[in-house]
Amino acid sequence: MDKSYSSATEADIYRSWEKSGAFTPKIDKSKTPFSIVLPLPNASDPMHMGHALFTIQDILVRYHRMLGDPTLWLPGADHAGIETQFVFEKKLQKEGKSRFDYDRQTLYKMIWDFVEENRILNQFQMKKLGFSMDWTRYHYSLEPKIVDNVLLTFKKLYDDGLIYRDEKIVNYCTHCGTAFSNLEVVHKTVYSHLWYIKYGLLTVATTRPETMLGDTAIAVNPKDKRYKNLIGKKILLPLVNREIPIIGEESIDIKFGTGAVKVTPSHSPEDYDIAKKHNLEFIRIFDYDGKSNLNVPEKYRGYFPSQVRQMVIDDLTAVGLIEKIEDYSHEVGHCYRCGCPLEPITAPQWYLRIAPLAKPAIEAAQNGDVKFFPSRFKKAYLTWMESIRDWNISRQIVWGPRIPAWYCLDCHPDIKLNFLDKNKNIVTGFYKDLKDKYSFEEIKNGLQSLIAPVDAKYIVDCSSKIENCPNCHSTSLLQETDTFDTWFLSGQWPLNTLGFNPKDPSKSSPDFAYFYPTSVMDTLWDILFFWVARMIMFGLYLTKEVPFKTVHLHSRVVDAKGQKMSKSKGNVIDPLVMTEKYGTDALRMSLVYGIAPASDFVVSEDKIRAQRNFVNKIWNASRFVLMVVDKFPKVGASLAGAQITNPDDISILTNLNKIITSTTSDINRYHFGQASENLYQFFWHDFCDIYIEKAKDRLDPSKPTGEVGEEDVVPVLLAVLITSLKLLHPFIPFVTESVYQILREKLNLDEAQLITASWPEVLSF
RNA sequence: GGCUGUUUAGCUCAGUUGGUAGAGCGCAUCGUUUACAUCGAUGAUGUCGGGGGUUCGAGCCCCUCAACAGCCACCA
Repeated sequence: MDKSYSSATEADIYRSWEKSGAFTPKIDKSKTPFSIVLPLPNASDPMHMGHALFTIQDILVRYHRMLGDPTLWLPGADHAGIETQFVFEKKLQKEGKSRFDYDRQTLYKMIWDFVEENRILNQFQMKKLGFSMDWTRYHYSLEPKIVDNVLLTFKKLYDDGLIYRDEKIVNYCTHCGTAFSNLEVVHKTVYSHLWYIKYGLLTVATTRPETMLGDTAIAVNPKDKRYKNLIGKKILLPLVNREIPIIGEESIDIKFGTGAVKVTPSHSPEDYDIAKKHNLEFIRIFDYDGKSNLNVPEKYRGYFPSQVRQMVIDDLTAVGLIEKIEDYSHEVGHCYRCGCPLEPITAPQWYLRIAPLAKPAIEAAQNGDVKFFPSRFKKAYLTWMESIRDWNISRQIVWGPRIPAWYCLDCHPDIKLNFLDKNKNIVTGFYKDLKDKYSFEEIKNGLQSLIAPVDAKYIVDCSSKIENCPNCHSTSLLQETDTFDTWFLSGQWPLNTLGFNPKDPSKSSPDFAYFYPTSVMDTLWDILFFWVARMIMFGLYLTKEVPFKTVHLHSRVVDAKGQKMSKSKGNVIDPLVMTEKYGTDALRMSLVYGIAPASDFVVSEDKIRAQRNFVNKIWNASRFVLMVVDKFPKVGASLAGAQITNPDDISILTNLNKIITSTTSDINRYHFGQASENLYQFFWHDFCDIYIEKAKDRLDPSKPTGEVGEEDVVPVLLAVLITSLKLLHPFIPFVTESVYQILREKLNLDEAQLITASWPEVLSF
């Protein structure tokens, strides 16, 4: 053995595990399985420290495998719709291109190829980190079977009356060109102003003067004595000269501003509700590209909101209608992806009626069918779930499965189309205006997007085999160009990767019957609502069972300043670089050692180095033990026959039993930080510093007072070492397996590999 | 606005049935013809955020204040 541990053998060890079939469980109905579905990494995302924290799952998996449970850890990758398209568009931008230069099929193919390279790399990287995943069961979110199932789920939801289209106010990013769900909105404090604008009979206060071009009413509280007698009257909207009514609305805060609110139904969520209630007119001014292309006086047409704002303020000032301007800060929704302010806008979108799915998901948490660790996340989950609103599942991007709904162009000539003609020029317009000029094929082949009126009829068809409109028999059918929110797909991940059969659940695969519900879902809390909650809802909806019995939320890696690591901040520590430098075991140990559950923690090179030293300590203690074994070849290796009377032996074996008990219970309770810290202390301090140092004297005949105690010492050394290796294996699999193989060869040990060896039980001596 | 965390040695942080304060890194002194300098021995530094309470006893339970962080949220 070399003087210090080298991680160069890691790849060989991993290969031998994989080859031995240790990662692939055998279904044994007499045993209770243990299963974890990996929180699928984004296929476009290179490995970062967050992924390295899958170590937690590997610890659980390796522990259960050693307990003898049929253990499955199912790996996969997610196409990650918006995330990936955003990354790809940035790449396009660098090349001087944009998404508008391609029809959707071409764009899709380009993104596919872009992702594929990294997706393969991710698998290699996860192997580098020692993760004992069952690669024979690997899945990718865009593989046909997974997508088929997702479409069938959509169909079932539709048949159950839970899917609808509606043209509500949505969170729309004009930069990314898509709507988002509420969860994807990032609220930021914006320091702005409150403009007081004279509207004839009264003055309104607003943070968004530019939207006045789309005002269709003024609302006051009917209890407001100042304005009570104005309700029902009309005023002339400045700059636009449109007559709009003054209405009474109880939700208006009398104390805020002037107590009078301009109502812009198409560009403000609150105003939208008011307008629905009072049957007001909806006038959109901003189009999906963010510009004021619609329904505004000619001079304001074609500008972004900030530009329109300045023009409006200037013009109002010129005619003396700005009464005053106050400083004001408020929360404004921003795009979580690109950071731009979102434009509230009315747009037709696909919604999932969520209340019927949320109800059982709430009950499952309340009655303990699904448990949360740490338990405080149960409250967060319930709070969110209890105030959940319908989920906008449609995204106006190409990267992802399209919603399987088909429109008939001949029934709906007012469908708006964007496509590239055969000369690659962008054409935009209503079908009725284009159909004489372009063939259906040309439109279909060059299609970028379509927008169907909210009341358009559609046919839901998962097989994509539909050819004729059932109404008019036209063959000019186009599929919805909206794609699914990624989480709609990944929300069904545990089901679909395990072989759930949505057409006939009783015909689901043996894997599904055996491993579902899975044992633990381990992830970071930042996707508790995005993903964990959705999986619970889908799982219960489709199978009446929770997808996992326990949700374990792990810690978050931050940099030395406590900030989340991100490429843009330039503060990332690349786990694979650390692996190269200090070995995988050192990295893994540093990610769990002494860390409290679900806390933020700093990973630094110092810490990794410290754990590298620990790994080396194990290596060298093993060298010492082997040296002793060589020196006393006649001494039996088994503890079974030895008489334990020496206080040093009794002491170390007592401590060993304690550490067996505590490690087992700590892993069972997800106290990985505690478990690893105790093991570290036991091995380094109790075993190396105390026991081995004393053993040296006991084995040295030249010491005048020393007794030669090899009959006891050798078996104890071996028992403690081998047991420690087993206990440490889930945390630091490579060095432990490496040492074990050397010991096995020398001592003819029964168990072929540590990865499948039995978990230690308390010794009697 | 609602909710949740955090505050312990110079730094980063452990510390769940309440019982004489811990680790890693760093620091100081010494040691080592060896399993390991990726080492060993010894040592220093803490009114466990402030205040109050419960208790024989509180870092740990309760109340309160403060600072910091995060999550959720359609109020102009």
